Amino acid sequence: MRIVKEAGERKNEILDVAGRLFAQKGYDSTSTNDILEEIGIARGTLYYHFKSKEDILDAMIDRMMGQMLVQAKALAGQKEIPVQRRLTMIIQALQIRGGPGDEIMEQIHKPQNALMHQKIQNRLLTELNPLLTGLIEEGIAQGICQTDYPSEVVEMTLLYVNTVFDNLAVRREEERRRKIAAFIYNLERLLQMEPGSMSEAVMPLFGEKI
Amino acid sequence: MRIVKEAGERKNEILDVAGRLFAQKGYDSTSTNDILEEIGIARGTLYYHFKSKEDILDAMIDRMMGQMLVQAKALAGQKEIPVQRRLTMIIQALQIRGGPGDEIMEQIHKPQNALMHQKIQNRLLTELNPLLTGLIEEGIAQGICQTDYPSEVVEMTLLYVNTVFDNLAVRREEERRRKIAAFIYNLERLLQMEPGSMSEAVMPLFGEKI
DNA sequence: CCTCGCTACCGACTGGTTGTCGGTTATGAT
DNA sequence: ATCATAACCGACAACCAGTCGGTAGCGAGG
Repeated sequence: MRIVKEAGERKNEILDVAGRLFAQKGYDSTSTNDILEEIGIARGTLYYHFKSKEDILDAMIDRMMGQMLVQAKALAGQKEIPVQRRLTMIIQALQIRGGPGDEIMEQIHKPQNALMHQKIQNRLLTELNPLLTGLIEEGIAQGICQTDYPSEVVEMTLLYVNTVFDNLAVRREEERRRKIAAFIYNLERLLQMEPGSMSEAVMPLFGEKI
Repeated sequence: MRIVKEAGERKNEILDVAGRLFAQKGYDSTSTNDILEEIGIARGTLYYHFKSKEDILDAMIDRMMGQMLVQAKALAGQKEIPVQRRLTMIIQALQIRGGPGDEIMEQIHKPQNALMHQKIQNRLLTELNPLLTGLIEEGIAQGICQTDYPSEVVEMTLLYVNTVFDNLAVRREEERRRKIAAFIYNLERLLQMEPGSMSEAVMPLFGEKI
């Protein structure tokens, strides 16, 4: 009757289910009952592994960020690919996930999920920033771009991509095009690049998805 | 015993108290009981005037945004003041409020208040944007700055100010200076202004407050 | 001055929530 | 075989948002 698993395995099981439910229905409107009923465990078990519902959310985001960072680091290291392209690929990897955090991105921006969105955003801004800043510095060294404040440009860009482009699916085709063109235009200005030199690398971002 | 007030008056009373409590403890951890006990009304009364707790939040933000927009419009209209300065004054008015929404800004950025923060941010981005975009266009007409996408520059700027600078109080002095310098630097690049030409107008933002 | 209707108000109640706790069972080491 | 311990259980307490049938004050019209 009673199924016992090693703690790590059960934790992951909980995070899998919780992550999917949060993604489907939002964090607020997913009850702990929803989670434990779907897994088939008792309340006590859930709270044996996690100290609160928010703790589950945090652990889920931790796991997700870990996976993201591994991907991002792998991409960033491919020195044979041009900097611009690598940068784009990393941002792309953030949005169109293939892993367990996949549908999460779709739901994140409903008002229900404000907490989750904010937590993820903070983590992106702090943990992904150094990696991207490194890329920019590489670009500066190569004479591709120039700025005195690479980290802050990254901050601004991440923020923008993560809030404005998230809602992009909702918008009219015409407005989407404008936003994308504006983004490239502004990024080129922030990085003092040749007008048009970023387009090629960024455009694949908006090819089929979004 | 039973105190009866005109509906509008009671609504405002509720919004006053709710606003203060949301600001002090955050939206999530303020219960409807907290509100109605402090006012001294019954549950039914609260739900006679508002259809849900979130409805109270929305009404509060409505009222706040209304006041903000009035202020901002007044500032934006002062054609005798240089555009840069007006722009700065408006942003300043957003952060250091004198009205009832005063302490709200202080608490907004705790994770508890993610929902409130997001709602306010959306409203800022949609409702304040046209006003600021108008200012930028005025600056363009005057030859002070130049961009093909004034609205998107405003969007980027508002977003940045509203998330990065909110946490600024928490940071080390050294980092604050850097963030501010970077902000000016980036804004000048986005608007193609003479380096240093924005400093004078922006600096008052960070004089004593924040 | 009376009464009638409507607006504002009341508070008990419901259904659902998160988190706790004392007790129980499986597992693996001895 | 026994025993400590890690994993699990489920009843329970405390709380919370929202509902509803009923009530009191107020203003208008007789």
